[in-house]
Amino acid sequence: MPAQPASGAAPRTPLNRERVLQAAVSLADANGIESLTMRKLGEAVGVEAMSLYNHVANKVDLLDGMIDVVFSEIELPSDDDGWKTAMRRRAVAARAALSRHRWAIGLMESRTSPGPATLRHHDAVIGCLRNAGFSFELAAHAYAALDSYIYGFALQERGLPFDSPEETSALAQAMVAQFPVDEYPHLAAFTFEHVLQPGYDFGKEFEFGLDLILDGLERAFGAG
Amino acid sequence: MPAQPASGAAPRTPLNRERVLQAAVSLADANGIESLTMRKLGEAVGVEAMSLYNHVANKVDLLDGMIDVVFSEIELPSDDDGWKTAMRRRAVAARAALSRHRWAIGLMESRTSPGPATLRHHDAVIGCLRNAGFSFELAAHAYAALDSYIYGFALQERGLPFDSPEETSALAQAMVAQFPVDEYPHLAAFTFEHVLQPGYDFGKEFEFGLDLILDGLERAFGAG
DNA sequence: ACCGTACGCTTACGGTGTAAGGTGGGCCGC
DNA sequence: GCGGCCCACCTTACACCGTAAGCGTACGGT
Repeated sequence: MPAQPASGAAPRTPLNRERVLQAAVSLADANGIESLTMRKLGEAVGVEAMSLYNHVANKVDLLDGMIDVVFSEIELPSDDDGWKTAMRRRAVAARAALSRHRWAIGLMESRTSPGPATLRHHDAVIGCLRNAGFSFELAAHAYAALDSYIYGFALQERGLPFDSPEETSALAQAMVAQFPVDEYPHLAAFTFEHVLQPGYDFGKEFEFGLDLILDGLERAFGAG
Repeated sequence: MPAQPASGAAPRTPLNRERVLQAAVSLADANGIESLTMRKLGEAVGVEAMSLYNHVANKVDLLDGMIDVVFSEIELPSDDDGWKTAMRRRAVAARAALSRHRWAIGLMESRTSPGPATLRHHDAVIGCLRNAGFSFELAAHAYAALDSYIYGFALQERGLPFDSPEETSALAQAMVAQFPVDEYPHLAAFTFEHVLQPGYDFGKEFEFGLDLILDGLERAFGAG
């Protein structure tokens, strides 16, 4: 007695990889990656867990696909503006995507076997730098430096307990109250006199480091 | 019939948290974090899985403890040399530790509730910058930028399929042969003419970006 | 009309973290 | 000397995980 009782004729759109991936991304966004299981994902798309294997090879394939979805959301750099503003915009867009999908950065380990959107992204970035006149070597330096920074920042940002600066501040206060202040004097002073000060927002730090790297690259480009 | 048959009198050292953590680190180093299970860890220290719960609260507590072990291996920055060389040495040491324990960077998500070695580390870094004359704000900028870069680089490095540049190169060749070269021309050119060239080693990129950031910080410090 | 294939289902297995409760030896106060 | 407690260890059990294997049915092509 599967499907329909002869008369009804349901929508009959038979599910595909893309819908599975989108559902997985939504589920991970909402409940965290650790609670994304094949059974719950199946339930979300109205199917038993095992049926998902008609559209993904296994769970790591699913995760690979999800990462590719994230990359597909990052706007590609254009050659029209200079390399510097193109790289800056790409970095900001990448951080935004990784911040929308906090689970993504933790999945970068399975980054072996990149998807098409991921490859297209890398291709566009390298193309932008090369067209601007970067040597292969300097392009490699630049790409490694920028991506390391972006990924690392996303990693630290994800480590923050809560989303808004206010929540984080409240929780930082509770945390700092737990440990012996006199054992970590600099850390305590830093927390009280800077982090817990109104207006502090870790997210704001992103642009400082980004511009540090971009300016350094500009100098290296000019010198080379 | 537990323990000893009356006469023997075994060593009778009853296991403690530290031995559990050390064994967990060794196991993760050897076989990867995903194969570190409570049962295998128990077996490694000669105990049933459930007995481990006398020394760790649960698995995330175990993972927190393992991260603290990693931090404890990173030499603290000293105030004797200038801040720049101190920060440089710390960065190199941190990368080395994260590279020795490739599983660690993927655990930074559970970085809530830092252990004592982690706190001591943060305290020493902030202290070094403050003693050198950094304002709280610039110290925050500097710390965020450096740590983002270090963590992100470790993340990318861990993504590499194998350890030695030669192995990676061989595998990159196999990977690049799989995808349509004409769809990703810049990526293909970059791979063939730079990455697959003899002597290329992604690990070397670390120092370039690191010095970019340190030089930028020095300039910002001088200007402020 | 037929058949192959794609897509869904059910069942089952080994492995996971850990809650609950039992057992025995070492150490304390009497 | 000895009763009792505590604590490290054990066994058992449970819910949940990814997924192998196999089965039925609906649909598109010939």
